[in-house]
Amino acid sequence: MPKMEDIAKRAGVALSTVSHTLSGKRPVSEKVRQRVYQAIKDLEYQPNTLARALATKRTQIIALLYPTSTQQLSSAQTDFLTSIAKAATQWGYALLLWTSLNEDTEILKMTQQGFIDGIILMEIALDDPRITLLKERKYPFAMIGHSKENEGISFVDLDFPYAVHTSIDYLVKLGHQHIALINHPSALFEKGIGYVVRTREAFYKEIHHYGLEGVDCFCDANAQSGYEMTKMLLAKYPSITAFLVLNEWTNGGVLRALAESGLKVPDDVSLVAITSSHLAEMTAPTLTAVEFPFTEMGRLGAEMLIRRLEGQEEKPMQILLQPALTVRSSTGPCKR
Amino acid sequence: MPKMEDIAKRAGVALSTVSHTLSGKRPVSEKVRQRVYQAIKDLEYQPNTLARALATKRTQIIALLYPTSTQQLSSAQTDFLTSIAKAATQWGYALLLWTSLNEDTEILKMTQQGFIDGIILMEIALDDPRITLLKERKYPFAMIGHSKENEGISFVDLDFPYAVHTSIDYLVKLGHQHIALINHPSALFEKGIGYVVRTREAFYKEIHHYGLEGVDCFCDANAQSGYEMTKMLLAKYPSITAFLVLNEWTNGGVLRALAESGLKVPDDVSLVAITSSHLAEMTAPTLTAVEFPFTEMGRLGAEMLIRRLEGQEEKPMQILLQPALTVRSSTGPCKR
DNA sequence: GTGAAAGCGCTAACAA
DNA sequence: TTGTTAGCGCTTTCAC
Repeated sequence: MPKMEDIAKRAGVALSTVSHTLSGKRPVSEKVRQRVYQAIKDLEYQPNTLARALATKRTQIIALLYPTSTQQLSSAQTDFLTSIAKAATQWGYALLLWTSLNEDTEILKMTQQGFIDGIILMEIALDDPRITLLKERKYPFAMIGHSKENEGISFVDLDFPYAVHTSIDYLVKLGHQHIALINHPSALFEKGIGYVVRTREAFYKEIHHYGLEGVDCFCDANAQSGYEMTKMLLAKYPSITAFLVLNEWTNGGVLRALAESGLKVPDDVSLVAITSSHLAEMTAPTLTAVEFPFTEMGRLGAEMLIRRLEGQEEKPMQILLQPALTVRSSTGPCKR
Repeated sequence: MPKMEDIAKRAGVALSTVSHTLSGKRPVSEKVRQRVYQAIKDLEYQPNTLARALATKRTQIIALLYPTSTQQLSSAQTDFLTSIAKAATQWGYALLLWTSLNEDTEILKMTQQGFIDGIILMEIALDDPRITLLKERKYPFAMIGHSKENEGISFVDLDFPYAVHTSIDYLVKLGHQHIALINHPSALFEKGIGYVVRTREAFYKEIHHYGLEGVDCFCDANAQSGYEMTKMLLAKYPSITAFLVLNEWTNGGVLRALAESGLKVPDDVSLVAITSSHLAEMTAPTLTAVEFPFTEMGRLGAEMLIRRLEGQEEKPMQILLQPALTVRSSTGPCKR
């Protein structure tokens, strides 16, 4: 494989001239430029990114710290992935996927090995040790999600409390008085993952605000758990007339449990989900849902980080997106 | 950030000794080893992967060439991603996600930039130009999927013809005589993506073999398209009693169209899907499905490549997985 | 068992 | 506008 030296020889110039022709970091005469590019073409030269990275200390690679806690990747996280990767590519960066069991320690290695210019964090806990670690080392990062204390950190997140508010408000207007929240697995709650905790808090806040009755439960990310939890809830609280489902992988199970219990959706029970439109339209009935712009979030997360890396952005950006409620066929007036 | 030289000084040894202590590539006395490790600890030294990579020409990074053709990543591809990333991590490799619009040319750059040890290809076409390119350069790669000509290439794939056979066979035994195949978008068929073409061929082969009637259609990856295609099929071929759905994002739409047409599943119409269990259990009724071990495939793909890179594997491995049919609630005897 | 020194392929400061 | 050269931080050959 040809190297810069080969180009220099063939073009009859110095090594550094080739380098500068390529980078444009200093003026090069038209003649020389031509000869250099000709040589590059002739030899099918490709600069060695590795060597460049060693010299510049920039790899043009960003990493996504990828949650392993979640057994099943939700469709949301998939959309993040795709859009982050695309945004990165557009900015000339590549995306490294990093899965690690004990992220807290591994994250340090990662930052020090010189391979990664910056990090995108997901599944942020209210007290996230990774944030402290990264801040201490002054390592560039951005978050999808946010913690309790976000001073000086760029993040984009969904405004879960707002989503809950919108949903409950809508259900209340339909006349519902007894609402159940189906949340993510308890493990995530115990880890203090932001959206799990915030959604739960917001739920009870709304319940109290409207003077309603409310229950919540945690639920594993599969249809079976959704089914079981719903059956359990219905047995224990027969007066429930509406469900708010945060954990999208349970949707199917919840609907099945309702059907088996002889409850028609939306005639007897209403259901609002927080999910992607794809999943909302997969079920029958289709689900009234708060639809978060996952794609936009991923893109924003990536761009925040990259802007920062490129020195374009000094002050941190903090964005909370407030998605609208899309009414489909799973909600209706409370008839009980 | 400390470098090897600092360790050497602190431990009172030569630079090369530190290197060899770390790599174990030549004997080091116990005393020296101790001193070196102590110094490493004291200084919190982390070897610079970049520098090592430049010297060894190995980065311990593999890349996944990530399909951009597909608008929506299917849950299958998500599972691939997760399991590939995990397997890579376990073997000490990191996974780079590579999205590119014109893969054919970009792929070359990638291989020559020295950043990537090997590539995993997905969404393989029967005549895939990337294969030729990679082979010419003798660049290490493995495939999830397979093309027409796979001589000397490692791959893991689902045995789609087998899956189709199993499904049709089952439907035939239930008495179904008129079956429709809902395939992926036509764009993928035109690109000659293996599973799209093979599934279609296998479908008609089985249809003829059993002397049935069959129709197929292509369908975009969303519920709405599934809905429309199903309506169209029902209008045109009222005698259809069973559907085989390859494109999993359409499931919901297909079911909705059936329900709206007054057809009960499985009493009036049966449905077999090729999908993950998560999606199969999301709908009501739950779907009888051929369930591919996506996770296993991803892992196998990664391991094939890494084994090759580590020099453990000389001859290519070629694996076709034959998944079983899981019967759920969407299939029943044909009553018409 | 250990050390010295020559790369790996590029960037960028310094000189001209 | 161009050339020379000293790094970037590690691996590895060669000599002791």
